[in-house]
Amino acid sequence: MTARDPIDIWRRPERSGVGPKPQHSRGQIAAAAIDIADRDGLAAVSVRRVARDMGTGPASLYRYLRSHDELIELMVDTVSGEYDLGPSGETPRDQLLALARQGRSIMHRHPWLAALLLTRPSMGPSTLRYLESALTAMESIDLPGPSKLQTVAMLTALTSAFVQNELSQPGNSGAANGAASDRVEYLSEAVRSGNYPRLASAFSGGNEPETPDDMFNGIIVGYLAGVGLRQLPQETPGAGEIQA
Amino acid sequence: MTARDPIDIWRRPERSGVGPKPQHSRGQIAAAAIDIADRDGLAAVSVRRVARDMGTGPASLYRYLRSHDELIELMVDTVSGEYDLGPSGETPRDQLLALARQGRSIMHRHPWLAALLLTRPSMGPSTLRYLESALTAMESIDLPGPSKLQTVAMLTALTSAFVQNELSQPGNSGAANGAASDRVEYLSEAVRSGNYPRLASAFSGGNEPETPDDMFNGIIVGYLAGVGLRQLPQETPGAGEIQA
DNA sequence: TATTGATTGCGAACAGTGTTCGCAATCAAG
DNA sequence: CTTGATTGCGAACACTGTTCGCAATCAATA
Repeated sequence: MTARDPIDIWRRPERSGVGPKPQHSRGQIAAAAIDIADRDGLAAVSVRRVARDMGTGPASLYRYLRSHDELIELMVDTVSGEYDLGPSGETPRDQLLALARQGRSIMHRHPWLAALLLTRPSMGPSTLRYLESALTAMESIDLPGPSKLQTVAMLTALTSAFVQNELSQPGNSGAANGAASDRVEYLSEAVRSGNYPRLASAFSGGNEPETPDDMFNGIIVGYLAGVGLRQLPQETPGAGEIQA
Repeated sequence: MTARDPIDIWRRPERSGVGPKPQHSRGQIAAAAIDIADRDGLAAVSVRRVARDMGTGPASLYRYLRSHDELIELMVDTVSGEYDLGPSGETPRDQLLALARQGRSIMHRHPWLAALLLTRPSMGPSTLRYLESALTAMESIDLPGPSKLQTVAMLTALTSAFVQNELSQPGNSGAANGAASDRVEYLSEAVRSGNYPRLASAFSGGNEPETPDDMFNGIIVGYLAGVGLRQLPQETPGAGEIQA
């Protein structure tokens, strides 16, 4: 479809000294796009719509961006700047957990974020700062560098996937739902058919369901424990207790 | 953009007895679409392209599908049928690990799959069979039903995210790469800038890198351990050893 | 056997998309 | 004050998903 998708936007200076003063800016464009996405869903973020909301024409935006893809990249990195970095706990585990919780709440604020984080690499300055912060939290951990990077990647993936699940649940009217009710309809048909007995019991088996917050904590803590991160830093893996 | 996205395709019969015999079928359409996606990337799967490859017009496909979204749904469920279900190990852990490994290899075969599984609910018959199979593997585990479901969901999310990472790595020429080289370029600039010291050391720190297969195993096993699944079924969490 | 009525095939058209082109307007440097 | 790079942006191109309308088909009914 589109020619190429360099995403080298972060290597280009926003402004280059000469010529007329720009009337817009990347930040302004990102803000407009984010506003649209928050309100009407990611699919509503077209070049034309963003331009219209800014009171200009579509072609103008291409002085600031090379492609629609870069617009999305800009959006992702901008909201990634909403992390409040800085120490937030004693142990590495607590710090990473706090980071993940912040991530979840950002993704709740911007329901389109989770899907994007899961499907594209995303390497803007804010993302790098976030990464650096997570690595700082793990500084005392004895793990090879690449493994730490993988751990962080999987942590944000887990967080995004969890939020994605939350958002597709019925009850969330967000920008593009209504499919949820269709799914439960088909699901209960399938369950009633008797072809999926364990599925059926898995659905009915739940009494006193955990709160989403508790489920999230449990998942993240469980994962971190699996990687070898217990309550105390440097502890030998396999000796601690799992505490959800 | 599009009107509504019911995805109630699985509740509609493919054929309804009366009228002229259809010249195509959902399966045929799915196969054509999958072929295109495997070859030229998911973005190349347009209604027109699928129709052309099948030797017909775009409007014809709408006798079998209600929307482009349903076409994607069909693709996902079709390749989800590539799982070889059935017992594949002794312990629940081993069975789930085997399932995850199969998933990874399917996603390697169809590089567009991972992103779709991460971003959409996807509830076709093949997906349900897969779910049922995973739940069967966990039958001996003492966990409430909803938690088991969450565990499976996170397992496939982790798998998909891992594969997604693999695919976006440089060296993968797949349908839509080339962005990879731009990213490493910007990344090494950032590292050289000195603003991200731990990031820098995390990248350089690696000697004797693990093979991707080992990393994958480690991640999945780690996660399952975190949920309470060690080598032996029913074992008390927190007492076993982590074995990558 | 003839007729009915639902279903299929599909060309044409509509509204919307990302993107490029070309030209006028602007501004800093020489 | 001229030069040359840069910005603003209307117009157009090649796409996209989707709908409409009508001819062709076939099973069940009269």
